[in-house]
Amino acid sequence: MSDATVLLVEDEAPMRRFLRVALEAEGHRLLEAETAREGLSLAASHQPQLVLLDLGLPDLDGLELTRRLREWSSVPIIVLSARGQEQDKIGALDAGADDYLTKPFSTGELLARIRVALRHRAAGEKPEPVLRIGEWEVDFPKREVRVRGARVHLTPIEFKLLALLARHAGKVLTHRQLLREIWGHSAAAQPHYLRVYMGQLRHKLEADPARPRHLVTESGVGYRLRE
Amino acid sequence: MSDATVLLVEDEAPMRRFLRVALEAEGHRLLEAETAREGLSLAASHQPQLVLLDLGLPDLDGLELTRRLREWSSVPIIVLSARGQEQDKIGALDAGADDYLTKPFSTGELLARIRVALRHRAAGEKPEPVLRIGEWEVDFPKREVRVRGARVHLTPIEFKLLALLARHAGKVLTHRQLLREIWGHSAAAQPHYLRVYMGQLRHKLEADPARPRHLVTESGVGYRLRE
DNA sequence: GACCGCCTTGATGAAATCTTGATGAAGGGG
DNA sequence: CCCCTTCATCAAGATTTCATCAAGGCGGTC
Repeated sequence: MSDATVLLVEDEAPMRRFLRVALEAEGHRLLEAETAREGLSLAASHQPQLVLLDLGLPDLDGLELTRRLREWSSVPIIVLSARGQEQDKIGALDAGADDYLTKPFSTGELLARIRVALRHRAAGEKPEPVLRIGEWEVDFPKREVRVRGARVHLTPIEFKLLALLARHAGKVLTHRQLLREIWGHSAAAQPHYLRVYMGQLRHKLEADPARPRHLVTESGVGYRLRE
Repeated sequence: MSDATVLLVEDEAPMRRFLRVALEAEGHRLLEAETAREGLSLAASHQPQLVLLDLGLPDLDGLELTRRLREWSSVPIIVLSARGQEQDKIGALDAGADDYLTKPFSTGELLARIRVALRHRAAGEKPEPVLRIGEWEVDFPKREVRVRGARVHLTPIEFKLLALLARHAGKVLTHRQLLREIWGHSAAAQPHYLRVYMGQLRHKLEADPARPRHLVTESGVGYRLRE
């Protein structure tokens, strides 16, 4: 599912335990640090995909940790804090944090905001409303697909699948990612769905469905839209 | 300072006026839409750098607008809503929103969160981290390898092995380390696996597989990627 | 109530990938 | 110089993953 390494910088043991349970249930690996210095060194050595940072640390200020991290890393940072004043939030966000949650927060919201942060990591694609690949034309706002000028009808799932691949054109999307985006968290272990729909997409779009030029299989990994 | 075009989707005129003042004071240009459909079409035609979205719209659900937008755009979306329930937040964030503020919110916090969102966008435009070694190009985000410009197909294990060596380019990785990372703790005593896959990698990547220039054996220790 | 499009699910054969064993070369130490 | 360890290569099964076809179910519409 997520498969991310999360660095948790938090000095209070009960809070650490609580977060560990929640994060591991979501499928993340956890690194734990009790001090800012330890956190910095763990971030450097393990290159986590996300940092969860409590502001009230014994050695260094949390803001200072944020700034130091930002000097060499763009890893997403989510700040957890008991202080909810406007100035605290603005200070943390401007220091380089990506999000700020005030304790007490709900676990569900934290996990959702973590998903947002991890999503950013994968982003970086060009936002073209109309995408042209070979002889295909995908008009996303209108939800239309044309092949050599001829309109092709796609079902909702087919379009969603094509849109996902197109938005990350060139990149491999894993089965897990595709399944989660289209069918939701639950059905992340059903690659069979994908095979059926990829087959249908190829049949409708590819000139020779048996030897696809753009909707490419990456065996054991996922699928890719090749430009 | 910021100079961003912000699309504001909000049906209530007083709120629109309030936000317009705040945003223009910060230096942003503003596009305004009163309905979701209008918002969608403005987003497609003007390609704003940020979307501020009120959830309570007359025609389409705000969540639906988010999903539609996400099909073809990665523009940051900040949701403003009077509803502060956990499920509302999670739903919006998972639909593709990047942030969620509950009314009433402070102007300062909103502007700080906008700065965060715009920062993300800027960070997303940096070129892909492509590793170049001799005549090889390894694009990890795309999961693609080229030798003298020609695409080379790697199997999952081959790619993982190359990625490991590349992440520690120049350093020797022991058999034990490599085996543990790829096959897990159990099979840490099977250097034979490595020989087979190193052979395949050399065959696919090296000009003269028998005399490897980059995938070097460190006899008795492990392997190393030489730059 | 029958039709229709769409989604789900199962079965089957094909393809890609991984594992494993056999064989011989290279290199160092006694 | 011989022996032993480590390494490289090849190739045949074993296993996993993939493609395709088709039947059945579900929900909407006429």
